Amino acid sequence: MRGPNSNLRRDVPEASLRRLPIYYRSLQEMLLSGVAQVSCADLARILGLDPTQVRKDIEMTGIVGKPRVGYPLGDLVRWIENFLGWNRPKTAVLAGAGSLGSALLGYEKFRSHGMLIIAAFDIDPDKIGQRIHGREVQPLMFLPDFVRQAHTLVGVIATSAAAAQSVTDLMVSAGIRAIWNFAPAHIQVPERVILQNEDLYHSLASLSFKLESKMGVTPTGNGISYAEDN
Amino acid sequence: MRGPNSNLRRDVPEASLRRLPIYYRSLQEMLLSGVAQVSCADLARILGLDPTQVRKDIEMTGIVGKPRVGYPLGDLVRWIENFLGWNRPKTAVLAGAGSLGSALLGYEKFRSHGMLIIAAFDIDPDKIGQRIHGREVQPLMFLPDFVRQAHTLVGVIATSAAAAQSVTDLMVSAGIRAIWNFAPAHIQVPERVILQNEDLYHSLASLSFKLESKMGVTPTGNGISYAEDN
DNA sequence: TAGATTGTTAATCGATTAACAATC
DNA sequence: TAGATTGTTAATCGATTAACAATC
Repeated sequence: MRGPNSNLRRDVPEASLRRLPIYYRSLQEMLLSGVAQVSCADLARILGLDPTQVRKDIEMTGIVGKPRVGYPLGDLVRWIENFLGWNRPKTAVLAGAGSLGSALLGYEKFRSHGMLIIAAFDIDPDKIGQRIHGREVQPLMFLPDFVRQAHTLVGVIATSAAAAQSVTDLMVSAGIRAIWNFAPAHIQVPERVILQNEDLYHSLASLSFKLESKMGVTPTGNGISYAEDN
Repeated sequence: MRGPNSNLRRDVPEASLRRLPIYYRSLQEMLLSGVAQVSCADLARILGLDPTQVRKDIEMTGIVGKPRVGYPLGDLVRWIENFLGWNRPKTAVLAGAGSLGSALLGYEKFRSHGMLIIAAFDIDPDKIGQRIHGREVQPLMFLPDFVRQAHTLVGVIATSAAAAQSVTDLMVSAGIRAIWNFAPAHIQVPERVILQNEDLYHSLASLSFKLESKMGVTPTGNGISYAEDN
């Protein structure tokens, strides 16, 4: 599992990072069906993607394959896991125990992908003290001490948009080095902190625009062609 | 609100579509504080983005500004809304009334962004009949008829990964033209159908990789070396 | 050996960034 | 007028796609 890729960790395209989980999932399914070897061409065919792109992405992990054969399936799965860090558990704290936060606390699979949400925080007195999927919601003001004691590096934000920036600041000052932001807000973080936005309105914009383009709605907005309402 | 952009709707970079909501939100906040005019430079400064990029994105909407002045704030907000189609309501159906599905049903703001989830479906007998945020969960088998009757074009998938593809197929055969997929699965849709994936594991991969790169963890996985970055 | 697939290098494509003229 | 900002064109950058040699 050692490889010459320790310094290849730079220059990994965002797009490749986002595609690797797709391969990973598909490969895991194959594992169950007892396949031993897999080629990029196989994967591309199954997923309906470009074979060259699949190969480029997989090369990022540093695994070396055999021409004519491909990669041993189990090895490939482990190389991807290892490359993404999914085999090295990281603790995380959650701020915001609303419906989305609760849903996130219930995602058991995060654990097998190296992400352990070990505590939840909120400011709402009604929520504090509640147990959600085995974790008791604590007052937000306890977050910094908790983070420092647990050496937690990841903060998950599922608060309202209004609270997102101040919660971010609180996390960052407590030593959090990566923010996974689910609040619909553009938050600012220092250079040293990684920010991953999960903003539904970004995709809603994309979806909405593409649908209208495809359905032939003009953006003039004066006349709408479909019944429902306008 | 009319413009020469009716045929400019092609060739809009995905990245621009994802940034416009950021501007939109910031502009709406400005509206509340009574600002009348805004320039791209202003927006860029507030959001910490590149001014040229902001201008390029805003030009996509087709609005024309005044040199030295910028754009009338209210107009700009409306041009963005109109460009994204957020001022033209679209009905949607949801499949999967688990914790995530329920959270989505509770997002009131979708409505003001043109997205109306008017019905929810599930196969779980325990969920069917439940009311979630004012909508009664119906048996999944009722979905096709509902979609046809309501002329619904958007399907939201919040099922398990295992069910995602078959639910997609059901939706597509009923006439759905855009799928907003929250299930962690790579689903296939016909050419004519728009697919917007909201896969948490895509961002988890990116977050995880970047955090480890920054903290100096080698991907060999044998020893973890972070003492507080390198 | 023959041939499919890897690994790598080159070409293309598209988005971002920079430069600059037009304009209020 | 002077100067900031728009609108537009050009240059740069990076990712995707194509081509091809190496290899099992």
